[in-house]
This record gives sequence, C-alpha cells and structure tokens, in this order.
Amino acid sequence: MSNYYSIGQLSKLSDCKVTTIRWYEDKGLLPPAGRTEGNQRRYTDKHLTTLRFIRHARALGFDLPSIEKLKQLNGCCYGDHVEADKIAQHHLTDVREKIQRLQALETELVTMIEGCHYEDSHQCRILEVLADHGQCDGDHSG
Amino acid sequence: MSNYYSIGQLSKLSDCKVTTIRWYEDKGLLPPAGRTEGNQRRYTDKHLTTLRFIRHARALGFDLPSIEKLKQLNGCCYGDHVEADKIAQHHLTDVREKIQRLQALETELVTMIEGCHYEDSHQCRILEVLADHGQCDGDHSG
DNA sequence: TTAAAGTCTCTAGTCACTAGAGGTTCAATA
DNA sequence: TATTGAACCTCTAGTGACTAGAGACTTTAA
Repeated sequence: MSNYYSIGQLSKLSDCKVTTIRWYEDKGLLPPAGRTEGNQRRYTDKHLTTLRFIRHARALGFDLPSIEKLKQLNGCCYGDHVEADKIAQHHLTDVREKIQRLQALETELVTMIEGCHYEDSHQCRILEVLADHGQCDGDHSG
Repeated sequence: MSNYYSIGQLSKLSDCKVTTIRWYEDKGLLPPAGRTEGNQRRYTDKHLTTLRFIRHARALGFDLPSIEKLKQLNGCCYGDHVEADKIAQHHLTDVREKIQRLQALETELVTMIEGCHYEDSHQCRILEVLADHGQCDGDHSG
C-alpha cells in the first residue's frame, strides 16, 4: 500500500467526495496536502485518519466548529477528555430532543394518513390537519 | 378583530418572522398581500390560514416543494387525497429512517461518554471512537 | 505518443432562511 | 397639526455544508 494518495484515491478510501475534501482543506479542517510538480495534491495516511475522523463526527451529527474543537483536543494530553465529554454530552442532549420531536411527528403523520384512508368524507384529513395546528397532539414546535 | 393585518401582526399571529413571510411571498408560497397607498402589505385571514398551513407543514419536516404540492391539492376535489397521502407516506418513511439513525447515534454517543468516564487510561474514548469508525455498532451512514 | 481519465482553480448554486443598510410610512402622543 | 419613533419597504449579502460546472492542466496506461 502506497503512502501517498491522490485526491481521488483518498475520496474512495474515505467515502468522501473529491469536492468535499478540497472544501475541508479550504476551511482548515483538513491540513493542506503536499503537491506534485504538476500541482496535484498527494495525501498521507495521516490525512486519511483525519478525514475519517471528520466524516465519522459528521455522520454523528457534529457540526464543523465542534469537529474543529474535537480535532484540536485529539493529540493533546490528559484533561482534554473533559472538554470532549462536554461537547459530546451537549450533542447527546440535542440528539435526544431530535428523536422526541421526530417521534411526535411520526405519530401525527400516522394519524393523518389513517384519517385519510378511513374517513368517508371526500375531504382529505392530511390537508385538514396541516391547515390546523390545533388538531395536533404531538409537540413538534421549531 | 380586524380583517386586515400588517406584516408584523401576521408575524405574531403565525409565529413566523417578518423576513420569512416576505421570503415566502417572494418564492410564491404565500400569495401576494394587498398594499396600502404607502406600499405596506396588508393581509387577510386567508393569508393567515395559508401561512399557518405552511408553518405547520414545515414543523412536520416537509420541504417547500412538497408544501407547494400539498397546497395546490388543498381546495381541489375528490381524488387529491391519494396524492397528498403519497407525499405524507413518503415523508413518514423518511421520518422513521431518521429516528432509527438517531437512535443508533444515541447509543454510540452514550457508549463513548461512558467509556470516557470509566476508562483508566488518559486517552479519551470519545476521540478514539471518532477516529475509528470500525468501533461503531450502530449504522449511521449517509 | 497519444488519448482518456483525473486533477486544478474559480465561480456560482443549493435550501430555508436571516441580517443589515438605507430609506419611507404609519400611528400615537403633545 | 406636528412630531416622533416604531414599523415597514427593497435590495444585497451571509449562513452551513456542501455540490456542480467551466475551462485549463497533469498523470497514467496502452
């Protein structure tokens, strides 16, 4: 296995689009790659590790500023995990809230769709419900 | 209660920002308001109903093209609910997928945070886990 | 050597808004 | 009626996290 990857190879290895890799570099999340004489980027395994770190954190829903912080903590010494823990805790709270709102939403959608199937009037309940927030049970406020 | 609302009044009644109302009008989701001689917008109860419909659908996670469709279906006759049902069904599937991914994510975050608390090495598990996707159990791709 | 695939930079577009500048109008008070 | 200040107007640009395309250059394999 070579130590140097082209941007296309890195893209395949990290499952991250070429344009996105360049964009991460531009934004400072990914350190600049070395260049060939012809000005093409060449990446190392370290880049790959960092990129996977970023993609994984993104998949977990962390936003880029949070990832930037986590990245800075990574590689420093004892005590950092307190900070990383804070970020993750905060994120966990967010995730749980999102789940709750989505579940309320799911209930409401099911009610709407069932209403649509079994109502004998020709007026569709989906449209009715959407027109009148007061008919909702679930809390799905912004 | 007056039949005409200023944009600020409509904003309060619909819990939708003034700028957002103007933006909806610009995008054609909300029909243009009447104007005073001084060119200020004046809204009717019909606008309020439509705006609430839009906001409710947005809160349910429908995107604007879907809302546009639902809105067009609203007010038409028998048969429309089949179309509205399709849109809602599609959306329900999306919502359920989102919930599943978030729940996997929640599990992983909890594991990470617990690992961080109880690990005796000074290396933080949050950062470890984020650096190595292979350590995940949950499916949170895409 | 040549042709195709890959890469380069730069610009602009996506979605659903949000914010600000700089000017005008409305409504309530003096 | 005059004034004041809140609310309103249009227009432009910014947000986040990318994505897409133009037009030119480099690399690689046959």
